[in-house]
Amino acid sequence: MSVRLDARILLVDDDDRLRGRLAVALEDRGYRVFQANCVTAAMAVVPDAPTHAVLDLKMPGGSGLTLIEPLLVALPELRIVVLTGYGSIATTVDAIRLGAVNYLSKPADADMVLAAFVRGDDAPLAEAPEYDPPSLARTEWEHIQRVLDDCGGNITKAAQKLGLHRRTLQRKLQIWPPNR
Amino acid sequence: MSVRLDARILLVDDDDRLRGRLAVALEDRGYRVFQANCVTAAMAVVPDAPTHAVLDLKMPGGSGLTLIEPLLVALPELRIVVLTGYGSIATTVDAIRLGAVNYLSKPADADMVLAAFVRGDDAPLAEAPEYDPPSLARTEWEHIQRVLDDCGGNITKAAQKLGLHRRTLQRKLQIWPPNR
DNA sequence: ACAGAGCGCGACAAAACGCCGCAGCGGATG
DNA sequence: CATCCGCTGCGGCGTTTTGTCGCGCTCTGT
Repeated sequence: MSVRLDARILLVDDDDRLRGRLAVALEDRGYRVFQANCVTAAMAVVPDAPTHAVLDLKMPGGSGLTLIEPLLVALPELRIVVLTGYGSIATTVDAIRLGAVNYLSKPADADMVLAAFVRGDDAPLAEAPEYDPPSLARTEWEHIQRVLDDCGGNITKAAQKLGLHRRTLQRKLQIWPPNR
Repeated sequence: MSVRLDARILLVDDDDRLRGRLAVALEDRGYRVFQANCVTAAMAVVPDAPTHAVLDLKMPGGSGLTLIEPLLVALPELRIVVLTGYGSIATTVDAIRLGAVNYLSKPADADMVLAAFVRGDDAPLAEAPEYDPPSLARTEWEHIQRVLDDCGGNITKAAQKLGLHRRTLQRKLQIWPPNR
C-alpha cells in the first residue's frame, strides 16, 4: 500500500533547506506540495485542502503539536505525521493522542515520510516486538545523527551539544559512515 | 491530580519479581492490585473489573499490544499504560493508537506508573518540548540502564547485548552510579 | 560436594579521546 | 577589495578508556 498520487502534502518546518529538500523530493514523486515555515502560515494553507501533512515539532512560533488539533478540526481526513529532531517517548504519546498517524525522527527522507503515512493507513500491526536490544554503538550513532541534523550539519555545535570534542566527533563520523 | 484510591489495578508482566515489587508498592499506597503473568491470565481478570492496567510488551505468550484491544472492548473505561524494556518510538505509536493512555520504559517504580496514569487523565499538554539535546553520555547511560534491567541485572548478558566487554560495562557502572 | 555461571578486580597492550595548532575556505563587514 | 570570523579537515602527542587475559570468590542446582 502506498500514498495515492493525488495526495496534497503540507510541509511545516522552519528549516527552509530541509523543508525545501523534502518538498523537491516529494514533488519528484509526483505529489502536490504546500509549504509553511510557521504555525500561522500552516493554517493559511487549509483552504488548499491538503490530504497529508508533515509537522515539525520545534518551531519558533510554537510547537507542531499545537497545530494537530486545529488542523484536524478543519480537515478531519488529514493524515498527519510529526517530525522532530530527536524522538522522545513523551512527545510521541502526545502527538499520537492528539491525532497524528505517525512520528518520525530526523533525518528523514521522502521515502520515510511516505512510509510513515502508509503505516497510518493500514490496520495497526499490533505486534513486531522485534526484541533485540540495539547495540550501544548503534544508539550512539543514531543519536549523533539526530543532533548533527538538528545543528544543521554544523560539526562544531553538534560536538559541544553532545558533550564531546570536535576532533572526536570528526573521527567518529569519519570511521562510521560505512554503517549507513 | 492523582489516581483515585478505589482504583483496581491490573499488572501484566512475565517477570515475577518486577511485577511482585510493583504490586507491593501499589498495595502499600492503598490500591487493589490484580496480577497476571501472561496474556490469557490477564483476560481472566476481566470479571474483576479493573480500572487501570499496566501491560508489559515482551511476554512469552504474546505482546502486551495484542491485549490492549480486547481489554478495551471488555472494559471501555480501562486506563492502560504500556511498560517495556527499552522504549521505541514505533511501539509507542502502536500502543497509543490502540488506545493506551501512556507508555513507560523500565525501570519504572510505582510512582512513575501512577504518574503515567494521571498524564492520561488530564488534558494533553501539547507544549514545552524542552528542547535541549541530551548529551551522548546521558543517552548512553539510559540505554545501558534499560538493557541491564532487561537482562535482569545480569552484567555479562547485558554487556554482550550492548556490544561491549563485560569488564568495560563493569567499569562504566562503577564510575557512574552517583548519577542515579 | 562439585560443576557451572556470574561477579569483582588486577595488569598490560591497543585503541580512542582530549587538546593544541595550522592551513584552507566561504560569508559577512568595513 | 581587504579583512575578520567561524567552520572544516588533519597531524601529532600525552592521557584516558577499552579489550583481553586470568584469578579467586559466591551462589545455585543436581
